Amino acid sequence: MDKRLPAQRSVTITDVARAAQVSKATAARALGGYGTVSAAVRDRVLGAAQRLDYRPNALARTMATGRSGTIGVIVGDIENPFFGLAVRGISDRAKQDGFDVLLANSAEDLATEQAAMAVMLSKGVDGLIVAPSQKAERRHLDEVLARGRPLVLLDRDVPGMPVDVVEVDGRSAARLATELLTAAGHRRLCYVTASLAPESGDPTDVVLTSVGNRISGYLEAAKAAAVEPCHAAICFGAVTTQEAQDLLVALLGGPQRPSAILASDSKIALEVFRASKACGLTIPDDLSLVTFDDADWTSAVDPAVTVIAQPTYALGTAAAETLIGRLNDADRPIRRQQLKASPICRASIKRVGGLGSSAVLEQVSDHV
Amino acid sequence: MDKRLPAQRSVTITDVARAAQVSKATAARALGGYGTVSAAVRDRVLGAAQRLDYRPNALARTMATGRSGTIGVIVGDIENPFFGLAVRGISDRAKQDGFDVLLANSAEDLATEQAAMAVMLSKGVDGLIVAPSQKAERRHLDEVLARGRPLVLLDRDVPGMPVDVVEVDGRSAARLATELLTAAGHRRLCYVTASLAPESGDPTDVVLTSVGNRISGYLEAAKAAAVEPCHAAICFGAVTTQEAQDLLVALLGGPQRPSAILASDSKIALEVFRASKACGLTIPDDLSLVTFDDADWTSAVDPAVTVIAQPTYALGTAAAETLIGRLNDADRPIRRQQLKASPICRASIKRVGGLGSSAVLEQVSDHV
DNA sequence: CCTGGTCTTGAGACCGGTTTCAACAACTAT
DNA sequence: ATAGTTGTTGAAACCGGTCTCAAGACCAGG
Repeated sequence: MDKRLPAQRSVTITDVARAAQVSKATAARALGGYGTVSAAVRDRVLGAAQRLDYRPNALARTMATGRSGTIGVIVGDIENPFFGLAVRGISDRAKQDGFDVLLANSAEDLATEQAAMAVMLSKGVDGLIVAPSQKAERRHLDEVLARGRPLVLLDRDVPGMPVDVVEVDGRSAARLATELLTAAGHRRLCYVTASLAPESGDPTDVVLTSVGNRISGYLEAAKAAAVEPCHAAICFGAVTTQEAQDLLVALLGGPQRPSAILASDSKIALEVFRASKACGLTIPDDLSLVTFDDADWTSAVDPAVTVIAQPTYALGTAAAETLIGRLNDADRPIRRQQLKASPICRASIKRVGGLGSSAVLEQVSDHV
Repeated sequence: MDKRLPAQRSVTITDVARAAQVSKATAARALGGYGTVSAAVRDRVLGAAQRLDYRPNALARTMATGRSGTIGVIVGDIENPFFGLAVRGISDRAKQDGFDVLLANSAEDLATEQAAMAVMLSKGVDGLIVAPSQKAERRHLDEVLARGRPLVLLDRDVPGMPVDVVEVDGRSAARLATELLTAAGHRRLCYVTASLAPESGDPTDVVLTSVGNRISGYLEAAKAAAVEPCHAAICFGAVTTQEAQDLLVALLGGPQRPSAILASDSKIALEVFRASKACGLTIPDDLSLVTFDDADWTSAVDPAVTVIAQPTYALGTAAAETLIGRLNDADRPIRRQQLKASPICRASIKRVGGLGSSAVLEQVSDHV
């Protein structure tokens, strides 16, 4: 015996048609608001629908029309407030145009991302917004396009893909962040990221373009400020909380410890906070800190953290808007949007050394 | 001219059948692994499917079978790490049984919740996991049941509803938290929540049972510790960050300021941190703090915050498991699961007054 | 009164799967 | 040789909508 609840047959358009004594086609026209229906018949159909509490079956509609009114979204980590906020931006904007959102988590894993994508395609999403887990593998993304579904890349680019991209100008953002530090006199810096060290040896060649861009900006600014290359360090591999912690404790406990850290995201900044406490260091007296993302806690802690705020919510709305635009016009030219990040100076950077040029500081404040 | 990309017809089972020179029915049997198919034919069909890169259309399957392999999840705020983690628990558990997850945000708004629910039903979810935005209105929830779709309530109950519930034992949790405070000698407490003050006047009658339970536990424990009723205050309405801030500044700046605060969630605890800084108060010297939810920042800040950790991820997995169980057996008895929260003592509580009974502390440490 | 156009409506195909049912083949038991 | 299984297959209905096409009603113009 099957113990499953028999999903009772709900009211269909055929039921409504019968109740209103018209054909299925006419009922569909009246309810769908297309074609022509006489006022009398329309009222009869609408009345019957109301009376029977008719709810159209979205699946059947999708099967017939090929459009589902659903946008698929795949991000690396829903728990991450960055993506949380971006997803809300997407949802809010999508809702404006009557789209629903189907959300999946790739856990920053390629196979999971591919599987999620397959599921979404098979569920008939009209288009996809994806924050790809890495830039190298693009076959599954190409396939989305091949199936005629538009795709928008969120926060991370896949070089060479002919698709719309909505990202943050991470290079300028990192340059800005670095200048904040060098202008305060710091000459021993370290950029800390969860990304793994690229095999190619080129630090900007990490799997995420967002991180790569930031590293570019960081190195550029360090060079421009004549920071010795060996003192513009990069610390890769702070993947899990524990790994980040171990890594940071080693870094901060070591003999060559940096005087300032650039955290690639707010999760890492939090670990910097934790690690500096563990090492008996005080921020900003012993260690200066800047991070990307204006996470809620950064302004509440002591000292409040100087951050490069990313337009996260706007990133989401822009991505949704771009996708919807392309849904309505497949021929529009491809757009690569780079939103600007903005620094929020708080109290986690300390001026060190004797004479820091204030030129850069002015330049920064100009920018704000 | 329609500028929309013509979603190219993908490979259907009919194409595969034709390529393998069998009927649609046989192809379906071979691909679906049901019925009987001769080995030779099966190989031919599978080969053709492989060659054509056939992907079954989940929508069509759902239409035919009535089951979608999808679980709908509606929470109040995806951005909130609490729900973020719970959703991951749900996703992970659901994936184990081959279910996908459709996620929606109610923004703690009833109308949005109802709309999301309608969308999900019309998209054919097999069942729903919902954190209802309030306990009073249950018509839309009843309707889910009436449509034969199982429903599991997450974190929040709707009294009187005949459904499975997975929640935290908030009453004991709050009792524990309060005891931590009273045992340290605190006699002027304040519970701060985002919920609005109930119209009935009964403080436990807030719209969220989760909060109501906590308040019950708080009042119980305060009474048991002989805290004067007027000093077991409750501060409602810290809805937005700004409102929370204003409210807390008024509370902490006032003449009757409490010596200890119980924050209803980690967002509020963060505002307590911020507000105490604004008021020039030091935690824990001037103000003790306990909060629910072991948010990541609580252990990194200074002082680290004593929290009542909720089994958030487990809440998610339990909810998914419960739903899947009921999907397989509609007749199983209704279960109301109450997971236990556990205190994590850190450094945000200071012992005050002369003689705090240590009996309760022992009791607490027994519990840990 | 006949012709042509517009309005309104119903029959039926279609989307892409699943599933029932009957037909037929091969094989076993009588 | 005949009846009864069992195994394999295809035709067609079905899920619940949309949409094309043709037919009938009705009207105005010639």
